[in-house]
Amino acid sequence: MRARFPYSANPIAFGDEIKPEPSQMLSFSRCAAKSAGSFDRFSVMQYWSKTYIPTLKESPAEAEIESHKLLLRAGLVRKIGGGLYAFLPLGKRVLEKVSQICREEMNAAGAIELLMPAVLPAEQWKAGPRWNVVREVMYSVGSASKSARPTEEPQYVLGPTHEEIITPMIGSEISSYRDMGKTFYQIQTKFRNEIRPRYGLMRAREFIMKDGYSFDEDDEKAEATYHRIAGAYDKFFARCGLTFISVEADPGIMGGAFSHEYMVPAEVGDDDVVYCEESGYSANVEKATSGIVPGDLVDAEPVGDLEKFETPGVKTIEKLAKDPFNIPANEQFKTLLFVGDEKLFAVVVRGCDQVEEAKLSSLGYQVIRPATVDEIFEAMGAYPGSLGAIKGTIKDRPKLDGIFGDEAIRLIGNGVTGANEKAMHVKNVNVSRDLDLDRFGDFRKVQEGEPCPKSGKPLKVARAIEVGHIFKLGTKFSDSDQWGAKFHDAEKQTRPAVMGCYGIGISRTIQAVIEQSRDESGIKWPWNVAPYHVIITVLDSDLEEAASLAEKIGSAAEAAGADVLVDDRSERPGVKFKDADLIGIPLRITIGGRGLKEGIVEMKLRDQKDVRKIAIDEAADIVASEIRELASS
RNA sequence: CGGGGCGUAGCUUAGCCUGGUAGAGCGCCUGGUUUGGGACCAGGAGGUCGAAGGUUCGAAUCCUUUCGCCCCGACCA
Repeated sequence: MRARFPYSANPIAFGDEIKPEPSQMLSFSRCAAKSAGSFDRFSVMQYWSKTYIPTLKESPAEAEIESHKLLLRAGLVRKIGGGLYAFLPLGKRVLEKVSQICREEMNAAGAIELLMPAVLPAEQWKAGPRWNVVREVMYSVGSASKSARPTEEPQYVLGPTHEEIITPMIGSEISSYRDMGKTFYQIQTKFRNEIRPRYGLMRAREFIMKDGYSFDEDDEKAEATYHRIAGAYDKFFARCGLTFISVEADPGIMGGAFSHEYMVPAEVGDDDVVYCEESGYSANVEKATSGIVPGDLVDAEPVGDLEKFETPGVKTIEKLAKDPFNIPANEQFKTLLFVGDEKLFAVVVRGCDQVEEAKLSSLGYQVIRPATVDEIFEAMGAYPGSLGAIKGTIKDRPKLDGIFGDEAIRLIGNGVTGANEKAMHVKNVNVSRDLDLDRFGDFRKVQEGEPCPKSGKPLKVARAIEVGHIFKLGTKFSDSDQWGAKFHDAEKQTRPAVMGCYGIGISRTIQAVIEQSRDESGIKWPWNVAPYHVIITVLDSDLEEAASLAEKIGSAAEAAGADVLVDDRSERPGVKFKDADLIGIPLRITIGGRGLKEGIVEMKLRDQKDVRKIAIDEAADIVASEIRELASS
């Protein structure tokens, strides 16, 4: 006769008694009893035929990178629109697991969970310090009230993050130093109108984020909090099975004293990280420095008078480096113009260097963009390709808010730059004598192979996915009379709270795990975030013996702390094996008629090739002990 | 926002240049044969060819507009 699984889609034969499923009842009560304070179980045994795991043999054309393809093929997510995804049951389970690990580590670090709305009053953002910067990534929401006119400024926005919300809220709650030293966090959907959503969950318009905010009395305590949260992050990403590094980062529009990013090395990452294995130095390329400019560098003496020469048709560093001029790029000055908060300014770097735009924020401008060709001509009297920062040659020097030289141009000493005249360049340009610089700074992008600022050994560069970012904010948000977060200290003084903020891209972390943990056949979930730990593949699903054995082993696996999926479909073996590999369940138990005759079932790790045959009598025990081992390793 | 590409069945796509009743594989449904790594046979359902307008006797195909999606770039002078 046909076997019937507790949850299988097989029809219940006429006359079958319908009663509560004993396994479910048992599991439920056991789960409830066990779950207090510990997270090692997720739910009761699930049957493939009863849940929904729509695997795909081919990947949809929209997916470009492997992790994105696998998200779709393994039936974890489906696309709803550009940068918008639905989590299907299997994906939701991973999401919950990652979220739960995050909760546990945040809680262990003393943080406390709350939940703020996703729809936020625009007023509150306008009052904050970065409305102009952030508004372009924010989605506006119209008011429901009839008087609202859609043409006006947005009344509500969808939260891209919550500093502007939590700071005044906590500020109005907290007034004593006795209430300081709190870290709040939430796990919530965030909305950012990304210029270009990309790669599935990697850069989406709507995504799940854990964001945390700390309020401390002083710098010292704030830094202690920062380090405590950093420790929680280390544990979190390690528990997710990720290989990651934390790097010094550019705080960007968040501002603040310093920040660290948590990076997962991957070819498809958005960021470049610079690191040195010798010294342990690591930084985002936006922030990284190198040791190419010696500390004791003495400014060069002039080698001769300025001398103009004709360079017809030469508009690039490369052309000037070739015949007939043969001026190496590292002896040329490159002059670039930007607009910062509507004011023009210039940056001079070596011809062989690139400006790292993120570093320009140290100049104090909030919004920076490259200048247009017209803006450049108005100020310089010349077009790109002929620009130079030599004193007296700039058409409208007052138009420039400043000219800033990268430190590395001091290595040139005397070099070549544009004459601010068409087809003319100037040589014997001495840095201190001739260039019209307001000051020096670090504006260049570090390149692979340059000496590490700590060890002097060659730096390495790797692509990486940013999965977390922590900031020591200082008082940027709290020190505001209208809506800051201030408190009375023990000396009755009013002081702003010293804040930190801490983000983890939960949904992005999921994709980073897939990107890092996969092979040709599919995903290889690390144990802690696997949607199910064990898949029991029942090959001959109409054998009563196979069905009951699956239930027995499954129950033992659950008792050992595993989440169990039973593949009870009446598919051919090949289909089931391929699907099990694709969805990446760490431990597979195979029960088939052939094995039953021999008196064995098979146990296989997703990660390994070999198959272990185990006697049916011992199967439940052996599977249980294997699970305990996997869970603890 | 600029550039490029693509929209044909749930998925992958052919057909478009050269206009003439819309095809295949996978998936799905029915029946049968199968059954340890994405089976086979037979039958079947499923498409207003992204949308709108135009040219034409006739448009998936040509023209215009528009929407959506994907990729590259967003600055190196």
